[in-house]
Amino acid sequence: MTLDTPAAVVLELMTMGQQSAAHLGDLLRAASPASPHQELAAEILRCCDRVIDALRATSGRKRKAAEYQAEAAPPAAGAWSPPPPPGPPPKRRRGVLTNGSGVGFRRARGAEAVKEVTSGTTVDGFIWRKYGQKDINGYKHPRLYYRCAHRQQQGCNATRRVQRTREQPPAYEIAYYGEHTCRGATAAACHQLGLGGAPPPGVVDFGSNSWGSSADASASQGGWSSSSVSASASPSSEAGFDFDFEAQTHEWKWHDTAAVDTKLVCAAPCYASDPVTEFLDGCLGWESVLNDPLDFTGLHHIAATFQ
DNA sequence: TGTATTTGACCTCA
DNA sequence: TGAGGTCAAATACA
Repeated sequence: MTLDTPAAVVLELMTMGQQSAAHLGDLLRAASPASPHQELAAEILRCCDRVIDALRATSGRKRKAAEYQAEAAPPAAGAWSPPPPPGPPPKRRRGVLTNGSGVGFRRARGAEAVKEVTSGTTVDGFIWRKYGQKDINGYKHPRLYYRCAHRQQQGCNATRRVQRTREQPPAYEIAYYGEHTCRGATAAACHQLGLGGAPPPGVVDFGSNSWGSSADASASQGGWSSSSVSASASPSSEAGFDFDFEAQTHEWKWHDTAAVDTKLVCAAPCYASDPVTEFLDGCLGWESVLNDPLDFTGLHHIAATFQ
């Protein structure tokens, strides 16, 4: 396996971690045969095993269309390129849209909207389904169009428009159209107001700010600020897990964005100044994982294995 | 195989 | 007429 994908990099690092954990177990055994810390090392080893298994299981997945498109991009000047494979037939539309024809609802441009600006996240407690994306003049990032996921079952007509600003740290202009008439509206509203008594998100704390420094480095590539880098397993529906890095606290926070209950994925003591920690410190080259911080496909699969 | 997402095409409005 | 908004076929994934 090559290291040209994030999953491959994670697999490589987890293998290193597995070896390191085994080594740690040996050290602990040698230092103190009856040490309860051995169980901790064994637990780390088990976690690594599960992650590696999960990653290997994902290696046979189909590739995204975007990856095919990337490959189909014109090669560098002078480079030979094979004849293009037969592409898919051009897309065609079945019906013709007219306003008020019943085919679809089209809101008037500049219609009444509740606008809100959030920093670093677009999560608002509702479950949204993405139905469109558009490049907008004057904006570096495309505008995303969402409608309530309960539109079909409950006829909820709420929609929202998400536009990432050019600000650093990243902020999102979110315009809401229509009101939620679905049953989840009340609970979500409470969630928004912090009234639901939701527990704090689980924390993935690697005890090192190497994530942060790497996020900084990668931010320039992907346009993300170091203050908050987020990748969702289901970024459009937002009914999944967010994996957020908070530069202020140097923590990666992994939380279920759809359900109120959150689960602790993994937590480890950090910044301890004992030989074990010193051993662990520097064993894992996590920096390279963040060469592409926005593609955590493999990591999210790993998360699923811990549920 | 069903469901969600992506993305090019098409429609409306300013 | 172009920009913005939406549709729906193609595609990805569980």
